[in-house]
Amino acid sequence: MRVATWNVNSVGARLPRLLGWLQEAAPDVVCLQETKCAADAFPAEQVAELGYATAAHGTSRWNGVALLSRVGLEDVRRGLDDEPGFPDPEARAVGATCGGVRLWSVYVPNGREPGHPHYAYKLAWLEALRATLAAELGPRPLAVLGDFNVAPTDADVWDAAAFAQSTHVTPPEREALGRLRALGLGDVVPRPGKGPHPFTYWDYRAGMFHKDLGMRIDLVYGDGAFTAAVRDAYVDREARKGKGPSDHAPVVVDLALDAPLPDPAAPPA
DNA sequence: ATGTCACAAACTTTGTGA
Repeated sequence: MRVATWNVNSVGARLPRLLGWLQEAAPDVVCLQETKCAADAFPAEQVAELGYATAAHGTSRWNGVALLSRVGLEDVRRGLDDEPGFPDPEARAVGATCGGVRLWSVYVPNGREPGHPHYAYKLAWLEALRATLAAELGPRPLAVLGDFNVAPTDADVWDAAAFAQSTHVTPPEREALGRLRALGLGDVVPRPGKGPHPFTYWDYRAGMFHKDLGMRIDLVYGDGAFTAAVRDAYVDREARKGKGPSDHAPVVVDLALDAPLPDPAAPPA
């Protein structure tokens, strides 16, 4: 099974590229963020022509998430348990069971700057995510994928010194990711598309993509059953190129859910 | 150059958010 996550920065503006990418990459499930699209305005018919069912959660202007699946889409949930708002809850999380795997597509609040009310909202939102996922852990493999707006380590930004006094790298944000890992979730780090860094986001401005001055903020956190099934993970840097791209690249994960897990105690064949 | 986008309101430009 192939699972992907992509912040498309408006599904309306990106629809031709999204449809082309679905055909080219052929994922079984895609987690989308920043769809900027009301649920009833989502281009579900167009993706259905490619075989995907849609679970969308959104409003017209900001935020918005969706799950597209061609391997089933069951037990859909929109929003988190006790989800905080700014001031009202926003469309930042949708979960569903696809092909026997419990998946969440999330768009974590940006935070704007440390000390800003939006930063406190970001931390509260991450705690609500933790609590929601904790209650769902169980026999099914589970993963949460999306734009976390947090770089897990200094190696996940082009220049750690450039981020002094900035969000995305502060200890409280990273500790919030640590509390997700403390649930037993592992960070599925993708292969880079080019160069040494598996960056997933590059600012539109100042030729940042061309200079590979990016960040790894689009993350895949999976439980033990999910991470044990991972056979490959990569950043699709090609999707960031050319005319009219999103500022994020997709992260693609290949799973072998049906294959027997390697037995570490087995002697070499 | 705080350099690019996308969206929507109230217009052909500006505010907001990233």
